[in-house]
Amino acid sequence: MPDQRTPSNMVGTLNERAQHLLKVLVERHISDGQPVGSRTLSRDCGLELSPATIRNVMADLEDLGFVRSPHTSAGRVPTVRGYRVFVDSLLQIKKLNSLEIEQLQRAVDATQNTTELVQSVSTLLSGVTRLAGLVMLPRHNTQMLRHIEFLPLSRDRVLVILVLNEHEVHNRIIDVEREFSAADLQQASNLLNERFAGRDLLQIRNDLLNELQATRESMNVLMETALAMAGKVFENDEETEDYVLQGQTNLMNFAELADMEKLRQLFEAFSEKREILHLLDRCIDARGVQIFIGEESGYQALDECSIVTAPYTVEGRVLGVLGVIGPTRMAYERVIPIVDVTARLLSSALNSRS
Amino acid sequence: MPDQRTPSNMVGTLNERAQHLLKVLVERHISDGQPVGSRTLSRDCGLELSPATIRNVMADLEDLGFVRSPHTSAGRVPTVRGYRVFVDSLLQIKKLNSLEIEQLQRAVDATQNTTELVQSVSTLLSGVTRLAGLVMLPRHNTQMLRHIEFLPLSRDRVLVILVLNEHEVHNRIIDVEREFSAADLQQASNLLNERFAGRDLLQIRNDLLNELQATRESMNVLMETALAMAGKVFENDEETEDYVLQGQTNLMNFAELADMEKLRQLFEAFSEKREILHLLDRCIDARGVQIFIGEESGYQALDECSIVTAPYTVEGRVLGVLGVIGPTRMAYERVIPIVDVTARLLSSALNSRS
DNA sequence: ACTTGGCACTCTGCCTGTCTGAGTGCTAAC
DNA sequence: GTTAGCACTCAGACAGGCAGAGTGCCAAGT
Repeated sequence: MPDQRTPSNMVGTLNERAQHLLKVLVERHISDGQPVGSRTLSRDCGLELSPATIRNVMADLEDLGFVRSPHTSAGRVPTVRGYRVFVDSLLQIKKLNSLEIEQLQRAVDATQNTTELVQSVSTLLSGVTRLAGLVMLPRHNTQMLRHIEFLPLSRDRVLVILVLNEHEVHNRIIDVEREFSAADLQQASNLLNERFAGRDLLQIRNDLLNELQATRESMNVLMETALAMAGKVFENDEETEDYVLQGQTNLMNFAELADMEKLRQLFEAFSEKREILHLLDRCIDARGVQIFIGEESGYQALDECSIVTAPYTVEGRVLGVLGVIGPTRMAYERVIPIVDVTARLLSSALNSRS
Repeated sequence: MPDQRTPSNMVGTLNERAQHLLKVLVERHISDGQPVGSRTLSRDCGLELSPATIRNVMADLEDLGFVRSPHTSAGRVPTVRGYRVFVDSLLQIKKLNSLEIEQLQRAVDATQNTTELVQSVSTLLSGVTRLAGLVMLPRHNTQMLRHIEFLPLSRDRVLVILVLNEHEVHNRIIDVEREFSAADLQQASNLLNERFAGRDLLQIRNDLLNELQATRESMNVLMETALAMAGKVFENDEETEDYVLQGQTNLMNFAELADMEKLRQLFEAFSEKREILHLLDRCIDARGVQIFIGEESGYQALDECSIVTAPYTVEGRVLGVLGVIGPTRMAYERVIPIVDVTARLLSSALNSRS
């Protein structure tokens, strides 16, 4: 379980020097993908230590499960646990320079409606990180109803239009038992607007149940049909979650995903969506950046991958999650702030237009 | 250029026996992917011919460009031209048995709104053929306007709702110079419904230009603003074409696409969409099944692939194209009827609900 | 004139052995 | 606790050998 900044990862058992060496090893491995040997490390670690000494330390690190050798004589690579320690305790996050932020900002400003925005933020993430970018569509459950409107379609079908958050428009078609005149429908929508405009969908759904019972006694026919219709609108409103994924092809450049079977499983998971959505759901309650490394995600298809996510919000309410997927060996110190900033940008973009 | 059933592919230069051998060779290569040698062919061709004789014929076929050897001693594989002849003149299309058709039918019947339908037809194609399925979204230019409605959103913005073909609902937001009351908007939509409901969007767009001039003289203010608004609705209505692709991962099982770089280019073309859409556009005027083999498509990313497409229609008007993408070595005799039938099914599904 | 068997040739795939470079573990000395 | 030295191991690259599959061509058969 990714539990940030807790010492549960046993980093405490490592002395200063071992931590430093682990850090350099991970950085080195991230940057060139090769197993790191004692000589290289001795050269690059900045301390005056011979390869032999390094070897002793490495042996300890291996015993503790932070690194491992792919084979007898091949240097060490970090294990998932090694990455975990690195990410939680060792890594120094790079600040983005203002130029990069500006670039992100510009791309966000350029788009208008929400789906377009989500699309381009996803493309943005994938472009900047050279990994796969991922943005969950905003859950409209927590969005505010601005306006509701009914239009007659045919004898037994009515088109319902929901305007959410000023920009977002949703359509639904409901089946009704008897014919309604345009005037009937007009009245119904007036009633509902009066009562529900300005609240979020979740509230509305809850309130509806209460109101339906309350009015049953007052015997107001108009009111009752209006509420019944509203009931239909919101009843089968199971959050159909979805996400936009961009830049899958970036993942095809990584040696660790060169195995076609592995890659197929991964791509299948992407189009299957279910597993990925579950994973994203688990990130939605985290206050900030959340990271799953390798098998930590619990999904076989993501074994060789890491996911870095951050939730985005409107008026303090979490609407969704965005992030990137890449090989475990990714440049966390760059990716983490990018995901973080992007989530903030998307949040403020959504805020400013709601 | 794919020009079906013309003898331009020089099949005429081949005698009966050579044609038969080419046919068997292509079939054999399609089914197991290996280069076909003279001995195998002599065994499988059904004629009583020694391998030596076969070799002579194969040499001729190679001279004419229908087959080639990957290297000195490796049997022959069909060239693009060989496939072309095979597809145009040699192949016997398998009839689908009623069970398969029923299966397709059921899947189509199960879905409701258009996007869902397109989605599931694409999944269907990919599932049945084990290739990538492709369905272009219906062009709404040729769809019928059933109803138009305006709703005030804010002082200077109006939400426009277009109901097309009974089931399809589109939203658009337009900016207006001055505020309109709900009543104003109601009147405007009434006017426009009277005039335009029942026509297709392309007609409407044309008519609008004329009407705008005609009413300028009659000085009917209401009329003029209504038409002006309608103008705004339809002006920036550039057909944004799109398609739904399913089952890309199927393509990863084919040996001829095992080269990661090649595969990346292909997948990039899929998410880029532009090239694929151009290609589909070229298929839209064909009356029936259209096939591009290998480089015939003209796009480098599709070099190793073939595309089989068929247009689908509503009331005789072509709304879009669907098809499959797979390696050049695909089971044409099965794929062609599947694509053909699926297009018909989609057409009739769209017809029955419009 | 077409068909066939035979033969030499070629190429791939596979296995083997060898060698080198990189890296480790261990031990003994500092 | 640190270091140098040494024996050991392993992957990767390279060359040689061998079997299998297939071709092209030629000469003989029908």
